[in-house]
Amino acid sequence: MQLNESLHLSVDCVLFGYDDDGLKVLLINQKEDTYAHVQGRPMSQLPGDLILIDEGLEAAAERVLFELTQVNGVYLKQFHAYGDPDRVKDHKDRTWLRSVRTLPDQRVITVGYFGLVSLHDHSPQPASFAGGVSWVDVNEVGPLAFDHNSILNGAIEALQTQLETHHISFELLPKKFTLSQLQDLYETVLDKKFDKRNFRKNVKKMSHVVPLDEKQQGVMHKPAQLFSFNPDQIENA
Amino acid sequence: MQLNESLHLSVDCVLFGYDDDGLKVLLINQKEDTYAHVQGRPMSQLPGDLILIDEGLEAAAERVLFELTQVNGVYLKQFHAYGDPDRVKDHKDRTWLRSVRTLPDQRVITVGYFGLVSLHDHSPQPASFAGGVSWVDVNEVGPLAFDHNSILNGAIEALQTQLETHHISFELLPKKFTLSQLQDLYETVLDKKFDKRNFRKNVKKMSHVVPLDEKQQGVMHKPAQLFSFNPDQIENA
DNA sequence: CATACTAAGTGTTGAAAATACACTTTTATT
DNA sequence: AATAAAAGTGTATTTTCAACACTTAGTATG
Repeated sequence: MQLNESLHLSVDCVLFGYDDDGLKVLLINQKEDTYAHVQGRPMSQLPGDLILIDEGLEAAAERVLFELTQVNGVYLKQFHAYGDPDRVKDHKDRTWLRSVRTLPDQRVITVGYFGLVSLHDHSPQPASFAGGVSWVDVNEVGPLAFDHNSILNGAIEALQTQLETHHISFELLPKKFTLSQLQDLYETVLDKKFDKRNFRKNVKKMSHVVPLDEKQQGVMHKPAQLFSFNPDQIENA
Repeated sequence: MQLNESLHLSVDCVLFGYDDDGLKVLLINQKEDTYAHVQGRPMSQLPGDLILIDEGLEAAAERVLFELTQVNGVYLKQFHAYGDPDRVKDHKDRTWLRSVRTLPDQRVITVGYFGLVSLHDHSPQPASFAGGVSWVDVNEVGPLAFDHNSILNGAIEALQTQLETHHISFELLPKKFTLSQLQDLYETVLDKKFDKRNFRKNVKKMSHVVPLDEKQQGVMHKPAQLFSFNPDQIENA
């Protein structure tokens, strides 16, 4: 009976970024000289890394994100652990692994975290030490390395249920936002349409969404009332 | 920068058993000669084990459960990974670890699974190679080893949301059951009361709960109609 | 065999929440 | 002054949720 003498554990981060243009994921392109040439083009993957020996899981996720985006204080939530013994054994992934890992054949279990950032105010321009780094629309993500497509799907589901049950929308919006933006966010993430008047009725019941004495500027139509979130009113129960 | 040269990974199982007497968890009592004598009494813990080198996470959880309960085909669901670097470093746990592990100081990350069994039809009498094994009412669980109390709490929360969103109650009930039993299950797990008539109205809408041509027997009151679950109708979406 | 005990079983009403639906307003542009 | 574009607003209907109390079928007892 062989125990886990040599397992590796990593975290993979699904960083969602939102702006008026849609919901994006941060992906890394494997470097040209390392990617699977079989495919004829570089594979993309989720940002992830092996955890350090004395590092907590969430701390590892924070570190990975900071190293990639230089952004701190991102909302982060664990959603699932992926431990299929063959999850890093696929042929397409071996080339890349051999080029970056000292022990490329090692089994790797990974814990998935999803993170949320607003691309309105600041767009975290990722440190690209790992090759290209880019924001890709969630609906236009191609095949990813390893089992990262299913990790991404898991993250999307987790985000959806989280958005419906907890007040996390402010993580994806600018500090000041319009109700149309809020509605758009819900429609994009949950992939369904809402009635404008009913949506606004519901928002009025949310004590943590507060109107500001300020209106939208520079738009060539009726300027919208701006709102913000009152942090005191956000119970993350 | 030190990587995870020597991490251990385990699964811990929170096996819930239900009967008319309440909701129970399967706990293991550490053997007399290994427990923390400081406390003056043996500690209990959740059944868990290091995963094997080529074993999937869910397979590991199944194996642990089978070894302990001889029960196969248990409903199992992953709910959270616990990776605090100090989660097995507490003084009270060291004595026990030193007595059972070859590398007692190793950091252990664990993935939590919860499982469901009905204690009505059969009561899985656990193989007790690990010392005493017992079903403990969830409301009467004392201090457990490691961070197992928080793992247990995590499992209870996961079970609650799962019961509200998915049709899993049949995992905890006998094949034939009364509506009172079903209601009791919901009340026990969710820890709140339901109105009998409203509850039955809702059940009538569930197409997977079907009445049988059979009544309760040997009770000294009006015998209840028996129901069962129609597996075809259970969408685990 | 009548009575008592016990849990099963059953409907209605009012309140609240969810849905469907269309026109007016404010600003910038030409 | 006219137009374009999205903001903003109310009501009626349907559906869901919540509260509430008596009758029924069987077993046990005298």
